Amino acid sequence: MDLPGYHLQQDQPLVHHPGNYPEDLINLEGSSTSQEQKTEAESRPDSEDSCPVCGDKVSGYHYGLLTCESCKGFFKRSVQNNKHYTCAEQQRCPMNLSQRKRCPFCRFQKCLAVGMKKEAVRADRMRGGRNKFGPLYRRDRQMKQQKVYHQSNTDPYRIKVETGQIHGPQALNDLQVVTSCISHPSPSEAVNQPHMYPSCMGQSSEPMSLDCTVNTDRGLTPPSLPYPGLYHCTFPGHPEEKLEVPFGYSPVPAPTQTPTNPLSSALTPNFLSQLLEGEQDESQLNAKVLASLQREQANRGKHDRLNTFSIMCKMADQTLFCLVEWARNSSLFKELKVEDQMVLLQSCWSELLVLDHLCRQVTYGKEGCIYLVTGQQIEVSTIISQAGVTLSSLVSRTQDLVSKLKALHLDRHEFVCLKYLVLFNPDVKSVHNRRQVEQTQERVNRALMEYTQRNHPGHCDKFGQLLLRLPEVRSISLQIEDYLYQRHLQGDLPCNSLLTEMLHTKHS
DNA sequence: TTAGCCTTGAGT
DNA sequence: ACTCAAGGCTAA
Repeated sequence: MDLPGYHLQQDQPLVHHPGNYPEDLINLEGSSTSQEQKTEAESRPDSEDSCPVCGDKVSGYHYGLLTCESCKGFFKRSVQNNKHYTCAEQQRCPMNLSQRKRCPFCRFQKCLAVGMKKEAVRADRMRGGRNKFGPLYRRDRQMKQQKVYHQSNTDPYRIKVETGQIHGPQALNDLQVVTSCISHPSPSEAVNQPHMYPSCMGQSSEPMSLDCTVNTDRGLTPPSLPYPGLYHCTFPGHPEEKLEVPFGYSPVPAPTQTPTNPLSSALTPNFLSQLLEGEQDESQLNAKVLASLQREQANRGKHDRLNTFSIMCKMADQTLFCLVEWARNSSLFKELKVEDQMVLLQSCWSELLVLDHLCRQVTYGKEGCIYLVTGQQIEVSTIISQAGVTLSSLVSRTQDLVSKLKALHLDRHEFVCLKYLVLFNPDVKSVHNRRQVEQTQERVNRALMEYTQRNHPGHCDKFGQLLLRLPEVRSISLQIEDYLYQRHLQGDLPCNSLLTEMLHTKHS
């Protein structure tokens, strides 16, 4: 079974086994049988009907958006009585049905983060009637209806995916599936759950395409990397293999790669295809990251398993590693002095991560789900209901951006151009050869403009619309850096990672 | 304090 | 007359 397909081709619901997961992120039982889970899953309201604050059943529009009755009441009381709560923890308490009462501070922050509006609470306490948000609710309803209509009419395959997979038992516990999927299966589990462990995963025979030699202590250290600071960290890989296949030079085309438009190929075909050449094949990336995480879990003791947040960090870390490799292998980037390469990467790494994530969602992500770099999916509502305030707002902002990019029909050519535009940023301080960076950026910019004009003549300003998304990418990436740095200071980030290295460089 | 249910009343 | 988001009430 090929990895990216293994999620999409399931006719049978996936069965998960209780994995190792932290109480603070996932508050779901792991001991129920698959039959019990099926019943729970079927009775569970889908993401459209769950409160964005706590995940409870939505009772209608309240103060700006669809929420449950209890969060409506809580928000009303808080605003009416001008409550000022304090958090006894780190202001990132999990927010779900069972824990929403624990921390009113975080609950109220979450209410605001998801978009509940204080101004919808009436100062005069007048009952009944309608307020100025009426049209907003109507628009929102229309949009939701259109979405349903569009999905059921244009994408029958999606229905199959949703009924067979997303709304199956997996929907009960997406994050748990992610963690348990990564946990090394016992032989009996592997036999009982063939869908969870595709034959291509977790096998040492799977060739890894990494330009690295193996460190004996559970990691890889790239031997010939030019930036000692940047590459000092280890990349988890095969413990006892020597891997010499470089990746990035001869990529296999991605399964959903857009066919080259003959119109565009007349214009800047060589340049754009040259840029596209360095793109990593998604299914290879999925397999590589998942296998690596499984190895990492397997190498750990039973009580030393990575928690969900650490797993996410590891995913980001490996993606980042691949992005750095991507840049290093790019012929345009190679033209720069090593010093300039370093400062550019140190400046834009988080933006590249965000762009990479966005492209993955636009290309593979299903409505309401986040497609991970491992090829696994998580329902957005699950994350929102279980994450703290900052993380929830980050997810929301990012999903909004995904929607905008989907509406623009961002394709791989345009995506790779955006990556180059972000990478070749002449405004980065301490760039030596600013002119060279500027010229490359202008060249990519021109290529993107010509490409969008050629391929989307009906879309009068796709080029401008794409560029207008970059400030939001930047803003999200800065928020992510801040968030990660805070968690790093609290000791939550796995150590010896490229991620922490990058965070340190920026904060030093 | 919470949260489920009730009452109200402008907009449709 | 009906709808549905406001605020109110009250048992737990």
